[in-house]
Amino acid sequence: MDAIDDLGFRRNESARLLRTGRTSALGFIGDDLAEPDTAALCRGIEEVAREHGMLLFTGSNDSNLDREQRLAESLTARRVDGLIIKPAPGGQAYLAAEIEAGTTTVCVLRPPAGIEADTVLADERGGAQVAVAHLIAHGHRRIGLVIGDPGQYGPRQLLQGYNQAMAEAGLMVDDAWTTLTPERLADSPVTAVFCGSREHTGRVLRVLAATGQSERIAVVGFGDFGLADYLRPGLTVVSYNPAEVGRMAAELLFRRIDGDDAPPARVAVPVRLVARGSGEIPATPRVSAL
Amino acid sequence: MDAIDDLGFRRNESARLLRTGRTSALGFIGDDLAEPDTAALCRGIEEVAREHGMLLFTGSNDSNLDREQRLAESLTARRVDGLIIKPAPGGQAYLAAEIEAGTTTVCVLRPPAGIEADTVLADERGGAQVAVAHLIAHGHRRIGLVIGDPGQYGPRQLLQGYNQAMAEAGLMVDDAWTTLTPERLADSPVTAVFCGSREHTGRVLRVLAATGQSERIAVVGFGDFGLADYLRPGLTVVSYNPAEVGRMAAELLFRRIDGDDAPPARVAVPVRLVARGSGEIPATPRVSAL
DNA sequence: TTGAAAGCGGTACCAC
DNA sequence: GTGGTACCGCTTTCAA
Repeated sequence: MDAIDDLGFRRNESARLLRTGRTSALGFIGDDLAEPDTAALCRGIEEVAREHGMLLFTGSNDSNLDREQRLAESLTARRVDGLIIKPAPGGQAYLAAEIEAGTTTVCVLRPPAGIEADTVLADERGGAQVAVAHLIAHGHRRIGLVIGDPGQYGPRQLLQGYNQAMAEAGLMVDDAWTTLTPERLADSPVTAVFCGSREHTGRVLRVLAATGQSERIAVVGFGDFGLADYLRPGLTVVSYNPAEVGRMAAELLFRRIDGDDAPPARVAVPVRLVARGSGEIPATPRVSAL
Repeated sequence: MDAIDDLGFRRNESARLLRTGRTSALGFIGDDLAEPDTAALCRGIEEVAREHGMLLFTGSNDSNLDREQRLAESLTARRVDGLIIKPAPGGQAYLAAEIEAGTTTVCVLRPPAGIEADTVLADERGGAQVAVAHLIAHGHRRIGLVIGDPGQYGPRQLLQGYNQAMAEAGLMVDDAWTTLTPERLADSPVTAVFCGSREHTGRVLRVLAATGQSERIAVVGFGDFGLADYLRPGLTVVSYNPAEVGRMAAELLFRRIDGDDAPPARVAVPVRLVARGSGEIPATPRVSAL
């Protein structure tokens, strides 16, 4: 020990790990680490990783499959003990080779395409269903849906949840309602809107404000905002806990590393509705008592 | 080549790097990766790291010095080529040994205590000064300051900027104004408030809304919000670009790695004011024309 | 060009 | 316990 700090010796962990055959490191690839949900998810992973004495590599794929693949290959080339990926659209066929080569992999928030892998998702379908049922309960019959490209996984789930809620209430659906955009909102007969992402919510809110309809058209958004309770009216949202997704994914990953070889699992983190006003605007405006 | 994919050979990058003496990896330690600014900062670092073909380890210290030290030691033990740290309060004496041992280190957003190191900061003092001057230009004389513990670096900078702006305008400052809290706002004679962090801004906005003073008391916040333009009134902020801080820190780091041995630098990323309404409320309410 | 051997900084196993 | 040796998977040097 005296010699150690006489010489200022520091064990080279990289060399040690090479010999022991592990790396004590995990890799996380999200689409954009600067995004709040991705960041929180990363934090969840980090927590579990720390509990297991592991460090975490992080990277962003910018929803670009090429970049994702390059990142994943860099990480597997370093022999990370596990990989958590939010798959970019387009298919993760390349991952088959990595998994085959021995890298335990868990996907988050979007199921991988073209391969089988453990996946932890947010219950988007359930969220949309709850949101739309909530609007129906407040008297709405013509409900708009502002989501992205319905060819993508997320929007498809949201649409399914929407359809389910409408069907359960015995309501007809007009195609124009489910392909609504913020720009066409003003000309639409809908009395309520469900927005499938923070970005869409923001755009819808701005349009409503600009046209003075904030108090007339009910809005529920998917994904929470920092000051959502301070808006007038307060923004009603359905949201999930991204850190929870990260924790679950990491825990699942460690179970696999420890030898669990059950067939690939797909679990969904529940979504909850937070009513703050915008989603409780009734369908038939009452005459104000004032 | 045929043999390579016959056998499914994949070069072990960790072994390669051990031999070549580098790790082609950077480490970033923030206080909480789930925080939007920290996440964006991380993204900036990641971008520059990728340009240099490096991977990025990330970790959160939760503003806890012990945790920071453990993380930093894990990273240096792996011989990361560089370290970027947002120092936790309390003093980075431990870092001296790491730097001595050869880990190039750059600090961000808060200067390290007890050691010399390159540091990239946001111009908080300049931001506070601009914000307060802006409020003064709109006729305010009694301006409140809601910041955190003035013993910390950030709040101290903000207070200095505040004092500078007030002094330049020849205004007196009441101690009660500079130690304002959201709770005491209602009983305070101030006609405008500058908030030193997103958290403080949120608390002040909620108090103003609850007491119906949102249209009466001018507010400028430090740090932007997603829907700040949608609030009523729109939230005026001063904000910096955290990704820019990350990029600058990483570029500085690489310059050091490449052998630049100028004395430790301290650079500040500029802050800009975004006027959206809340900061332009005049000191003497005009009688509405309507 | 091709092949053999030493070494990066450690760990693991062996006999003493 | 202590010392010696092989080895993790690769790069680098040097000889053939």
